[in-house]
Parts: sequence; structure tokens; C-alpha cells
Amino acid sequence: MLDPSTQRPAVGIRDVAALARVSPTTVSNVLSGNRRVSAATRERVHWAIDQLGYRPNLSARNLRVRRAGLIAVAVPEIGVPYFAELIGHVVQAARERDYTVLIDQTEGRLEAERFVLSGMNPGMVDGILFSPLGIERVEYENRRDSTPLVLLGERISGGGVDHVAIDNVAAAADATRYLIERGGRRIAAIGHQEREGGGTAPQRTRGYRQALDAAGMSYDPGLVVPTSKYHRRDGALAMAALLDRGTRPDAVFCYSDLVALGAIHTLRERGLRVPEDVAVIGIDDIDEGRYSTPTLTTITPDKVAIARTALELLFDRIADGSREPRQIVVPHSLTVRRSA
Amino acid sequence: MLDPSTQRPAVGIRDVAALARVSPTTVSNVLSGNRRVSAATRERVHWAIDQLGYRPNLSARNLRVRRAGLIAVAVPEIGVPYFAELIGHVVQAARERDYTVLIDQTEGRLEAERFVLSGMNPGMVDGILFSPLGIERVEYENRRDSTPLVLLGERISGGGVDHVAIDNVAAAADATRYLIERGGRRIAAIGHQEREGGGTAPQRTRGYRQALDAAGMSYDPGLVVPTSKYHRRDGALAMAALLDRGTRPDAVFCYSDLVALGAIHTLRERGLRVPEDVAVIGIDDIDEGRYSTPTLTTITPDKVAIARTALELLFDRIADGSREPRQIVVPHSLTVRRSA
DNA sequence: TAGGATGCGTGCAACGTTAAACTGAGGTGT
DNA sequence: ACACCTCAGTTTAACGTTGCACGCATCCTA
Repeated sequence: MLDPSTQRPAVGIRDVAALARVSPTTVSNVLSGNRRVSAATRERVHWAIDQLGYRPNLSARNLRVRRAGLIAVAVPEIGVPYFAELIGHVVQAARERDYTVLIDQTEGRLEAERFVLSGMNPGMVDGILFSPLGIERVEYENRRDSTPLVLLGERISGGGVDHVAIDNVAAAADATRYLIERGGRRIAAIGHQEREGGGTAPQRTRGYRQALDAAGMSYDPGLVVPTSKYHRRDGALAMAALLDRGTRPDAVFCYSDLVALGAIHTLRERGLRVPEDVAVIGIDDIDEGRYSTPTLTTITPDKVAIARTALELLFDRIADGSREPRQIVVPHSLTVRRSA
Repeated sequence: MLDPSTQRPAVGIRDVAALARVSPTTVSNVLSGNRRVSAATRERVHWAIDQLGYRPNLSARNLRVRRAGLIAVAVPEIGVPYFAELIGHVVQAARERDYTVLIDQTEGRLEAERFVLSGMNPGMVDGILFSPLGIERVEYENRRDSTPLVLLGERISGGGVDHVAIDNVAAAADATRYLIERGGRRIAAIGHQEREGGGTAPQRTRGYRQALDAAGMSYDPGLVVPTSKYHRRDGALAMAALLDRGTRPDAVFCYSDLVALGAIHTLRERGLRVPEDVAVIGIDDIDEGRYSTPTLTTITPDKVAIARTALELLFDRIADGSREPRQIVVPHSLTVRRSA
């Protein structure tokens, strides 16, 4: 173990410079590669660097170059697998560009979401990937801060902000259509959000209705059950509520995989077979669904594409703050497993 | 939308000071609360601050006060629910202390783990929570960097480093003993790691053997199957391998919940009933296990306690770099559900 | 009423880095 | 022989904060 009293007195670029008998600037140039440095000098500098174990102080560098090398990802909850998996991809893609990722967990608190919109701590992050929950659309539109921001998973029709998402209406319609094709006649939808003003839920409900219409099936509001969040628990409770009020759907379209897994849990507890009695489909394609019982049929958004595209958009905007905002739609597909 | 050409020219503390007709120092004091400022002045400063939408530049502040307000959490993978949930708790607890959390994903790459040990980017983080995977014990012991570091989930018997973990030997013994009590006679263990040199796997294997011994049961190496990682997939493959070689355990102790869920997946695919034919127990108590089919019996580590204790240790060490390293054991318990 | 404490504010320097301007030695072209 | 360029380095001045030492009223106490 390192002797604790050895409080290393923060070796700085000047120490390296002194040891290598050059100026700090030269050391800086060796590190950044910004200017030519003779091979001999470069060698000496490198030698001095690991002689002293020097590592540049990023706070200082960032202060100087006005770049933090940090981007924030703000999501409602890291514990939700979809976000966890997405963040994993983001972290990986960010590393390829020498960026580090910092996590902010809003838990849907409005105050936390506003903080995100206001650019978090200025000078601390170069940009923000934001998956909003409760915040209203208008707030994006007159945000004062100029920190580059990319919205994830939201469709802001107004379009003043960069964003990347799947086509939620189409995704929901695809899911519902699949349930219809395999024989669903009373198809429930779990995960609607009453709250107006954007969010993906209304879009998914729209897609659900579109597919019903297209098949000439009538829309029964009694089959649509809202949930406040998208946890397993919400799915389980919603499903229970549905059954308790005597409704017996033969298929269920869930607005997230977690909700679907919760619903399945309840169904099996009540002795109903999935998919024989009730077929269940979700959205997200989290790894869990590949191993659950039964395995989960779901809509697969291209998470890697979402992560990479979002970062591309973000770095693009960091480079040029004034370009037109873009809304990018990432492909999704249907993954058929056992639950439907 | 904000006019993009309005590149806000980074309002600084001096602008605020000018508008409020005070010195920058006074503004700083208002913000930090470090020194008394008269009510009238404070008011004027606050007015100026939101007049200009001023937000302090953290890079500059950090450079000055040598505190980044940032801690890093380095884990193998964020997509693994146990880590995702743990990080969620860490983020929450960190916020209470005005710290932000930055994520590093090592993916078990040695190079990435070394980078973590070397303090990541100096001046960028005040401390590190590290859940190592591949790195050898000796590397902790002569690490050069002095960035405060707390190890998660590892038991480094040498003890030169702060760490917090459950008692892995006891946890494994508890799990195994429970399987024995409910009638297990041929108890497999999935998740052993051949690699010597620490890591939690050997400890769990030790606990497993202890429980067997205590019950007077013999240890059959053929029932212990190693996995390279702790994913669902690894559990599924290991279970398949076990069955394929004709071994039919009546109970399985899995070294993580994910492994357990993978094992269950395979068992059901092969037409075996859980828990009637084979009982399965895991470790971690991830949310998934509350809703899986069947619900998962598991060892529950107190994740909140782990997060909070780790942060406490970390802040403690940040405050006093020379105090003796401490190893803290966090309680765990047995949570009985349906799978065993 | 002198002497010290206290309250509130200011100016200066520094944190560790890098961009920009500068220096000087040597080479090149006319 | 002179102007001009290039190369490899140095010097200087910030980047935006905050800690420290100080200044100057005002208030208390003997």
C-alpha cells in the first residue's frame, strides 16, 4: 500500500518541464500534438512524464480550452434496464471520442428536469443527452441555456430541438397488428399516460388505435389502462386491475418490456397461460426478455443506433451551435419470441 | 427556440459583480456562503444573477478549490441490473452531498481497470468507487496514485484499501444451507471462476463447500461449473452444459441472480420444473427476480447500505487521506420466493 | 474617549493549463 | 548580400474562480 503520508503534491506540467529542461508549453505540445516537437525533446519529455507520474489536470485544461470532455446523460432511472442498456452503449460510443459520461437521474422530478434543461452546471459538461419524462414541451422552446442538448425517445413535433427516437406510432401499430394477425380480438393496451403534452405514451396509444382501425376492429376505452410509470410493478398492478374489473383480454400490448413482464407475472399468478390464454407483447427488447418465462415478444428499437446517432447529433451541435435542429428516426423491428 | 446565433458569451462572475456594483469576491461569497454578506447586497447580487442567468463555471471553481464535486463509479457493465441498481443508489446518495457521479465501464478490460487505479484523470474526480473484475491484488498495493478509492464487492484480505462488501463466504453458505434444508441432495454451483487471486467467486465456492461440510455432504467437483461472466447467457449455457453431461442436480446455487435466471431458462426449456425438479437460488436480489417465473429465491445484499457506506468511506478518505483503510461488511439476508 | 473587536466589503494573486505572439538559428531564392 | 521563410523552442497572458490580506466603518467595553 501507498504510504498515506506521502501526499503527492500534485505534480504539474511545470515540474515535468523543469525535469525535461524545456518550457511548459513544449510539454503541452508534446501531449496535445498541436505543434511539431523534435524527436529528441519529445523523448525527454515523455521520460520526465513517467518519471514523475505526471497526469494533466483536466479542470485546468478544460478551463483553458473551454471543453469539459464530459457529457451528461439524464434519465429518469438508471435501474430501468432499457436506460441502463442504452447508457452502456452511450458510454462505449463516447469513449471512442474521448468523452466521459456523467449520470444524472431525474426520477421524473420536474425540478431535476429543469436543471437539466438549464444546462446543468455550465462549464462542467459539453453537452447533454436527455430522456425527459414530465417536462412540458414549451419549456424546451424557450430554454435560455445554450448547452447542446439532444432529446432521446421524445417526439417533439414542434421540432426546435435535436432529437432521436424510433417512430413510436408505427412501433405501436406494428405490435398491435402482430397481435391481431395471430388472432387477438380483445386487445388491451397497458401504459397509457393521461397527461397531455407529449411523451411517447400518447403516440403509442395512437398507433394502437390505428392498427385497430385498419383491421376494422372497434376501440374499447375499457381495454386501455394507464400507468404512472413503466416498471414491472406498474404492469403487474395494471393487469390485476384489468382482470379484477372482469375484463379478460386475449392479448395485451404493453408500452414497455418491463410493463409486459409485470403483466405476465400477474397473468401467471392468476393461472392464465401466456400466450395460450393471453398473448403479451412489449417494447424495448431488453436482455431480460430473452430469458424470461415465456420469452418476450417485443418491438426492438436499435439501441446501438440510438446511442450513436444521439452522440453524433450532439457532437455535431457542439461543433456548430447554430445548425438547424434535426429529428432523426431510428429503425425498429419486431422480435417474435414466445409470449405472443 | 433560442436563436442559435445568440452564442451567449459565457456570463461570468465579473459581469454579475459589475451589474450588482460589488466585487467578484462578494458575489463569490454570496454564492458560497463562506462569509457574511449584508442582506441588501446579497439581494442585489441575487437579482443580478438571475438577471443575467449566471451560472458558475465549475471547471474554474474546481481548479481553484481542488475539488471536482465529481466521483467516478467504475463497474464492468452498466447493463447488468445489479450494477445499474447499485449505481442508482449511489447517484442518489451522492446528490445529497452535492456530488455528481460519472460512469466508467471497464468491461473487465485490464487496461481500463488500470486506468481506474491510476486515478483516472487527475483533478477530474475527487474519488472513485471501483468494482474490479480482472485486476490482480498486487496492483492495488503499489498503486502510485493517491486519488481516494473504495473497492466494492471485493474482499482484499491484504487490506491495504478501503472496501465494502457483504460477507461472501457466509452468503454462499447461507444459500447452500437453505437448499440443503429444503431437501437438496445433489446441489450444483454455477459461477465459479478458475482464476486465482481474489474476486468474489472463490469465496462463494468456499461458502458452498463449508455448508456442504457442515451438513456432512460430500463435495463433488463435477457439480461445480465455472462461468466466465455473470450474465443470463452464462447461466443458461452452464446449466445446459451440466445437463448435457448427464448431471441432474436437484438444486442449484448460482453466483448471481442473472446466472440463476439463465439457469432457470434452460431448465424450463428442457422441461424441468423449478423448484419441484430443481430448486434454484441466486445472489443479488435484483428487481427482476420479484417478477420472474418463478419468482427468484435469493440472497439479498443491502444495496442501499453498500452505496451509502461506500460513499461514507470515500468522503471520509477524501477528508483525511491518511487514515487507516477500513474494510466494512454490509449485512445480507435470505429472501425466499418461489424458485427454491 | 481610547483601544480593540466585529461586520462588510475590496484588490490581488494564484490554481494548472494552453493559445498567441515572439525569438533566433539556419536554410533558400534572387 | 539581403529579404524571407521554416523550425523548434520560449515568454506572456489569459481562462473564471476563490483565499488571503487588507481597509474602513461601527460598535462595545473599560
